[in-house]
Amino acid sequence: MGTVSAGEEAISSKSDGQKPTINDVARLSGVSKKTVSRVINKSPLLNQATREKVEAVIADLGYVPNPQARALALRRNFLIGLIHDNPNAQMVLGVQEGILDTIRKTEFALVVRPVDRHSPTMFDDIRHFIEQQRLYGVMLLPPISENDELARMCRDLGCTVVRMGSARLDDDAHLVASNDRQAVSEAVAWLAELGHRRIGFVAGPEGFRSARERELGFADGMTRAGLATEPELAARGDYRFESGLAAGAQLLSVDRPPTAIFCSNDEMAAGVLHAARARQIDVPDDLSIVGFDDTATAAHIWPPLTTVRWPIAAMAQAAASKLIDPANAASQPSFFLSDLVRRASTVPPRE
Amino acid sequence: MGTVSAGEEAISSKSDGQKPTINDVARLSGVSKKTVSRVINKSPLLNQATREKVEAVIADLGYVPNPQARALALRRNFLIGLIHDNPNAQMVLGVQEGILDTIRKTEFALVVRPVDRHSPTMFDDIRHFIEQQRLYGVMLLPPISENDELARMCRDLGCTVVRMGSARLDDDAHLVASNDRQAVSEAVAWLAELGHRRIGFVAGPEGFRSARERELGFADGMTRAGLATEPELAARGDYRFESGLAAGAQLLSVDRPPTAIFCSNDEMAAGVLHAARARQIDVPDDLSIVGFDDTATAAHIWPPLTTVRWPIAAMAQAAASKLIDPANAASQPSFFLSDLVRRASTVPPRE
DNA sequence: CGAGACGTTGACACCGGTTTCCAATTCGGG
DNA sequence: CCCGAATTGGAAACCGGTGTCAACGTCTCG
Repeated sequence: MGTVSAGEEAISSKSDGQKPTINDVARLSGVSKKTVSRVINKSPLLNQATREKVEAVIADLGYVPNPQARALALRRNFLIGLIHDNPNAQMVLGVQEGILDTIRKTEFALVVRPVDRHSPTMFDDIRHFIEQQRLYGVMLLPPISENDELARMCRDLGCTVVRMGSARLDDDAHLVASNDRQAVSEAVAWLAELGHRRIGFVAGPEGFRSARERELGFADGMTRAGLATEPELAARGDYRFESGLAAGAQLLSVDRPPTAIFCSNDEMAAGVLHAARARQIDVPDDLSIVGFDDTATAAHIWPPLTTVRWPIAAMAQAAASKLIDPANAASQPSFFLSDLVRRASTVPPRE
Repeated sequence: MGTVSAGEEAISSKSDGQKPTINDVARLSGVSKKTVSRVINKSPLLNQATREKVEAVIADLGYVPNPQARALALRRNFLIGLIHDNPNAQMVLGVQEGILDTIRKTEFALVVRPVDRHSPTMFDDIRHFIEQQRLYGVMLLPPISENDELARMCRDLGCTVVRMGSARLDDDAHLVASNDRQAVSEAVAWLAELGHRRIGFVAGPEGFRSARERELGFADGMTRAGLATEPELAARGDYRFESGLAAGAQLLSVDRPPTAIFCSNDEMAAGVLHAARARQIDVPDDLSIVGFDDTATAAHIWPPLTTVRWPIAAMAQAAASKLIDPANAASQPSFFLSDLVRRASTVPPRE
């Protein structure tokens, strides 16, 4: 600033191709770095005139604080990780969008990490991911969100962790959950209301909390409707299409086949649908089918599938809020209700 | 640390809850920061014994260099952004996994940003995203990858840009593309080979490069098969299920309806399938249908859809390579061939 | 009118790496 | 045995922000 070449000079930007730094802003507005820092951080103890002067220079220069430098100085960063091993692309993307909605106006960024649940190195991979990127927090999606050991490891690494699941996996501040049990129970109630008495059930894989919850919900629903659950009307799948095909074949080959089948997810429901078709069993007239998740498939197969839709976006937004603002985490809702989407795959039983 | 517990002390890790830094490594291994830095960066001019000693301490401490500090000092960072506005969740997730495959062993991380193509603030959003995070590079997915102005803006912001598309959108170093035109042409050839003569076409939305390429490919295929394209056998959709429903209704209500329909994506193919079903037209016996993309829907609807599958993972991997290693970008493949997945939705026409 | 309180601002060290520059050491050759 | 080149290690500056703490001017009060 020793040069005396009138106002022009002082205002002109650096024009050396580099991004402007806090020093440039300080120099051009005639204040110290610290003051600029105060402006950026909206410090309350700051003269209004000074603030405006600095803000003008910032706008003029198009200055944006360097997040890496900030992260270094603050000894914390603004990266949150999304870790998932999920077969349901739509859900994962829905979650990504929900998180983005919440962090858009903040300085946080979302970094993603698909993992392989069956890989022996999964824990090491995740550890390395968190340590290398110095993640501020991570969000765990089902099914790996059900892994307590994993959640503990992430916390030991200094991350705040929020888990998404279908049951109470953690305390309210670190959890968002859909109430699958209740949702399934309501879906069964709907089938009973239509007049179905023999209702089949395709369970999800053992060891999955969501599968367990849906099983419990099915039992609840049957009990509440005054119906007995018969072992021959229950099959187990692994959430994949092919397993639905097998389960459908199994359930439809018993002496008195069910008039309706609840499937623990849409993919398996599609499989059951194919199995029925292969046996010349008409859906929905001879067999009603209900799925779970409301994937794109559910809406696009024929007949469109009655299914349970859970509020992914709202859950993801709440989860992100808990992640970036742990102080108010507990005040965000933790439990979310799912809707039964009634489509053409469920009708009253024949006769 | 004032305690006098002999040699133990010098070797024991800090145990004050903080992550070890390069200074800790230097102190414990009795060398300077610079030497540790050389070890980390695999500098060749370094005594082997020294290197091993330092590496032992690093392993012992579980030291991981702070990427923010590195980014600051190197004046570049290791974040690559994935920007997309894509209706196809599976594709986006496939791309994410492909990118991850490539960067897993590097220090790069992937940060995602779904955007809204129709938002008036999209450009500003993206600019802000890139500037705020100081992205090293970005990958653009279709359809926004087709926006030259956007690509230019990203480059002006100092990012390397790689675009994924269905045609030559950019030079080889900044592009990965599937050859949709050829793939569609081959799909049409397959229909002709089955004996179809009246083949309908459902185009994608105007203004989409992929839609245009698929149109051209359809024309190519028809010409090559010696078939005339008739205006009444062509309809236009917007890549969504509902538009496929409408297009199907339109194409199937002409005097001499087609015996096969090529749809520019799977969602619209599902729509056409529903339209046929609503008209009691049997698929595949009365109508063969071909889709494009090989989404989950394609495999799970009835009948399973013959469709074009493009190598998303390979493309994403190549794109990521180009992004993180611009020097060798041109040596990575830019064009990828798609496969025709033949399923039950295509059979010879009824006589 | 001087002192203390207050609101505002700046100097300086620091975060954890890399780089520059230079000194120390090792080594080979004359 | 000495000298110069080659190799290695270290001190200090720097990247772009933030925290601490002291100094500054102004205002109020005794």
